[in-house]
Amino acid sequence: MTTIGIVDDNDVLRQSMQLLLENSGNFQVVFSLHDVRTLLEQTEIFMPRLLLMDIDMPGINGIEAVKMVKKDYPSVEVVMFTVFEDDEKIFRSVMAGASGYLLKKTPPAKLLEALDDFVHGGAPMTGSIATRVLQMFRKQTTQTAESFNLSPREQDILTGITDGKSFKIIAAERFLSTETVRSHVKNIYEKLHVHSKAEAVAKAFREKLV
Amino acid sequence: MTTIGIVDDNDVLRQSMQLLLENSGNFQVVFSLHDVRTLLEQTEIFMPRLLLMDIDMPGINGIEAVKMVKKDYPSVEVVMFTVFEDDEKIFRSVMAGASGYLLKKTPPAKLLEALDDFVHGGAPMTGSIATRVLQMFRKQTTQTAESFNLSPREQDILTGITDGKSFKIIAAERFLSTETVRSHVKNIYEKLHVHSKAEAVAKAFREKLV
DNA sequence: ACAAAAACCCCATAAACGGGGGATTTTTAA
DNA sequence: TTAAAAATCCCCCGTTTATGGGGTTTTTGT
Repeated sequence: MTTIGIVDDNDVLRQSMQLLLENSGNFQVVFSLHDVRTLLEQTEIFMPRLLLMDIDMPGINGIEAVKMVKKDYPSVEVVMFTVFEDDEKIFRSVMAGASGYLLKKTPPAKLLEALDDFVHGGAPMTGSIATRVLQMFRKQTTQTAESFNLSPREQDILTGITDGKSFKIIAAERFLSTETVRSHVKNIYEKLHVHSKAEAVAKAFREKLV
Repeated sequence: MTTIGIVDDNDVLRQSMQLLLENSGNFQVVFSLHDVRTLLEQTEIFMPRLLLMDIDMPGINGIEAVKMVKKDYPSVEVVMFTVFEDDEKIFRSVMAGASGYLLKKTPPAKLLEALDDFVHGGAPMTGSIATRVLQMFRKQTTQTAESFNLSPREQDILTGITDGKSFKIIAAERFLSTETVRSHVKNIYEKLHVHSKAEAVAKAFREKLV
């Protein structure tokens, strides 16, 4: 009998998940939370073997929650349970210490099977997630020159931004008007799909643009 | 019906694998080789969707073989099928371009299931392999800096900043006043020796704080 | 030759940020 | 037990960004 805690702000889904797990006969749901606020206390008290964690939640998100839990209770295994299927979320979840990643769209039978897999020493994840992990894994070690087709000038200005410089400074260094820099920045933001310097810097690093 | 080629120097095992696959009704074994010598020719002729590849073989080993095949026929998916469970082999297989990794000790039913998984877009691998991949994946990006002694809250808020969130959003997510967040941010800036969000994000990434 | 892309410049407004002061309460560790 | 660190909250003020719009002049590729 594997003890398990569930954290998900979707009450309906959380409860049906609980039923599914309990009726399987292999799991005992020791707590079922709507948000992360009391997670650490509950974990302290019940010490579940496994945590089923949603990602998108009010307050602290699931990825942050994983970090918190793994820091204090490294023996508790966390499996992400989410609708998100994008590399970014998967990557960060794994980095945060998640032991598995399951999609909410997965049929119940497959979910139970995956969690049983976990109990027997495996990492629960669907085939599509495993594929992405492999791809990212490859990308990590090789190089990722994902092209956002930034022009040389834009690339140059982006570097200025990642160096923490203000538009004014960037402009002065290049003998440009700050307005020109602002125009370039607007274009950079569009190409990177971001809306602030901080986001641009983050994206630049994550995509290894700088 | 998925076409598949098998390469394995263990004749008995290779033939029983062939039987297993063909009797499942989902696979058609288009060739079955004892070694890598004629692999490229056979691949050229039959263009199997999938290759089941042993690692330890006389002559060219399985990992080298993967590289060769993927170089000339990148659309052919290769699944390693081996007794080895060590990180080194898994790592090198993935790097060579393998799409999956199955252990010979896996029960036949599970093998078929995993390969069916592959046909439906997943990466065939057992739970234990997935676990190792995750671990290696994590190791790739080993963080080595805790030297700025950010408090947990500060670390948490810094993550919010690297996610491109405004102070207002960060505060709301954590049920805090924006003023509190601003205070924390001031302290973060002091500890990191920076003076803006963009700089903080850059430093966080460069020092692998996030 | 000509269209498209890149690079350049300007204005106005609202929101967000950075830096400067404070303060109290709770937690942690010596 | 007590001092330090962390976490919480507040005000002011000037600067910087973000966003919306509007342009002109080089390059560059076909």
